[in-house]
Amino acid sequence: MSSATPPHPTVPGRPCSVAAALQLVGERWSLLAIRELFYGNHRFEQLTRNTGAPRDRLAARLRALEEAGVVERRRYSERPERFEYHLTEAGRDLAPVLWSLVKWGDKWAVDAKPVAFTHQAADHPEHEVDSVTVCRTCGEQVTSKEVAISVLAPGWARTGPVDL
Amino acid sequence: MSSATPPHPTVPGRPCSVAAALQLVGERWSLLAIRELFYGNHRFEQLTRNTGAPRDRLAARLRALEEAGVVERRRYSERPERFEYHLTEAGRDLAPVLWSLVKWGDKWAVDAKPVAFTHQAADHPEHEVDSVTVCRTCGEQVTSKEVAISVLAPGWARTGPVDL
DNA sequence: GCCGGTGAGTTTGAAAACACAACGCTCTGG
DNA sequence: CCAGAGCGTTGTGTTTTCAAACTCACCGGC
Repeated sequence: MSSATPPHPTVPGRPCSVAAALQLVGERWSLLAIRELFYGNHRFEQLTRNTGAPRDRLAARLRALEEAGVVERRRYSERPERFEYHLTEAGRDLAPVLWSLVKWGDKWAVDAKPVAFTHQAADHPEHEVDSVTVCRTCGEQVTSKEVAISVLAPGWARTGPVDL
Repeated sequence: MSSATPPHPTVPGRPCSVAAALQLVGERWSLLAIRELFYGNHRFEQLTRNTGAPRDRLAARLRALEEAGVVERRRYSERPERFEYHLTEAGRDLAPVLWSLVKWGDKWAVDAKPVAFTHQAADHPEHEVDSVTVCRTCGEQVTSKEVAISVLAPGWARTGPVDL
């Protein structure tokens, strides 16, 4: 993977990709900054205005995200030094996380949908994006009842730590 | 929509379902507690052990999640009063968020996958779940290039606030 | 040359959130 | 009667977070 990828920090509790992911992008303001980058807003000023984050917090988050390899800083002015922020491949891979949060938020966290997304591709008619998470293999939405969990990390089971 | 749903708090910055969703489930430990509930661990002791959260933080989060209508408390013992925590419909609807975080974390935040999920349904052979977020209408994975954003909230455009 | 304005942060001091350990309370098993 | 499990709560410091002010460097008029 990219050369920027740092050693992964250990997480408290159960070894888990969710915990590891949240360690990198789960702090307050991080995902909102990433949202703005997806929207095509790359300047610090826009990020503060549109997320509402305090400037110092945003600066700290952007540095952490850069270190995590999620965001890339590009200089667009030499003097004074000015940077824009862009998503790396890892950052762009967060799209499904945002899609699912939008979907959930639309249903459970807001009264009226504040933003809509239109899918416009050459080969089919325009339509609103209605995102859904499915299993690629069988093409179906997966309900938790049909899923068996295999804990691969040693010392842990579904219910918690096991004595070795 | 459940009767428990409280009035939605306003978010800083752009009106946005992502921000609204994170307001409810974005605090530290919340999603990890929800993960454990998906795993079928419902007791306070398990939640602390498996998430690594401090007991007081976990207690605070569970109360906030209950208030947000994501988690439900069930008494399983009268004396002493003891509760288990279960997901509501809103909570179960967070599955796609967790799937996408697992997927991203597996790829970008851990060295080796700590947990695997096997899909076992009556009508087809067992296989590992490989989650992917698609558009329900056209069935395709949606890349941000093909998506147009329509900001419905008054006073806001894609690039930020507009003067009225 | 001076004046206000913009962009990108950094600094500051008070307020909130956090972590950790210890405690209390109630039952259960020996 | 004592030990222990289970579930939080409380008390005590330590970190984060916040909002506002400040810095630094340029730009564009006039």
